Amino acid sequence: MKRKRARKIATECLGAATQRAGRAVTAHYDRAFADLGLTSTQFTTLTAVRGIGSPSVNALAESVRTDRTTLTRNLSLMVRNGWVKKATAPSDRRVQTVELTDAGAALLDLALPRWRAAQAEARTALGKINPTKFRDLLGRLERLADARP
Amino acid sequence: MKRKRARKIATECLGAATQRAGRAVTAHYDRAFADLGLTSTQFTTLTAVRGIGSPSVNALAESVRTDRTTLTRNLSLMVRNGWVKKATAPSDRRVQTVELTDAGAALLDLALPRWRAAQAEARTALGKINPTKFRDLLGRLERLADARP
DNA sequence: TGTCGATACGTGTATACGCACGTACCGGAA
DNA sequence: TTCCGGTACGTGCGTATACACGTATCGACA
Repeated sequence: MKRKRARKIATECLGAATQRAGRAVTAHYDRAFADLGLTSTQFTTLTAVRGIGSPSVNALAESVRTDRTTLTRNLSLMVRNGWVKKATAPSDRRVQTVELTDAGAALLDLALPRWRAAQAEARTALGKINPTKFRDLLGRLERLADARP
Repeated sequence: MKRKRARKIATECLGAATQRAGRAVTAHYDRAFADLGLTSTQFTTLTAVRGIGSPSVNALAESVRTDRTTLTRNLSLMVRNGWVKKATAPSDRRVQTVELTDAGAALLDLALPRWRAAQAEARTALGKINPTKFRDLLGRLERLADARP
């Protein structure tokens, strides 16, 4: 029966399940940062900028594993908000370095406790599985995009 | 040291990890359907429509667990492509029922083998963990969005 | 029968995402 | 020095996502 099979696919599809979880988790972290005017994507980007320290756009994109052009647009909002600034690298004028502003660093410090709380809730929701193990599973799926035509 | 901690957050954050995996998995399934002019989201929606059978917009949105307004816009593309059509329910003129067209059903049949192949690859990527168990973990995260203010 | 809260849906606006394409710049070879 | 392939980045376009708000309709109650 076709209908039965279709319903089975809906619950079985690893892609759909991962996306649904992704949307829910995004909303969860977004709520944690909402009153700071910060999104989870922006938080991730800020931590990457601070972690690397004035990366190029390409290096930052690779770090957060998004398309370079997506990052460009996300950064433009963050520049507009005064959290980061771009500068042309003196050694190679093709390169734009991304730097955290004081306001960005302050915001990140405000956001960190919220992140810890949201992260703790997510860990609790996962139950007794080791979070590291779970991230390993996600990492396996992530590599589906790598070695492909 | 702040930089060290920031780098730790980037790898540790369950939200970021889930989103990265979601993007990669989406790309994986999208590739499988690409030459049909179909996206993974649209495939999921089509299977839900067939599984339920002429659902209302609200029922369909709940089934695929996206915001109702998001579904409205996604459906408009699928209506434009001739895969589904909307009709006002006779019993309640507020309700729009979503119906699969013949073209939509035919497309879905073409897409099914591609889905099975992509699904098999995803399962392989996961390694030896039980896919049902993995989906259960994703479901736990999904419920983070539920019982909240 | 008219009113009014509740329900079902669409639209305006904004972020997030990525492919295709174009531009500026770099460095080595002719 | 000029040319040319490669590199770093931005923009145009289209899809996906969701909140705030508005509109049409329904059903129950005065």
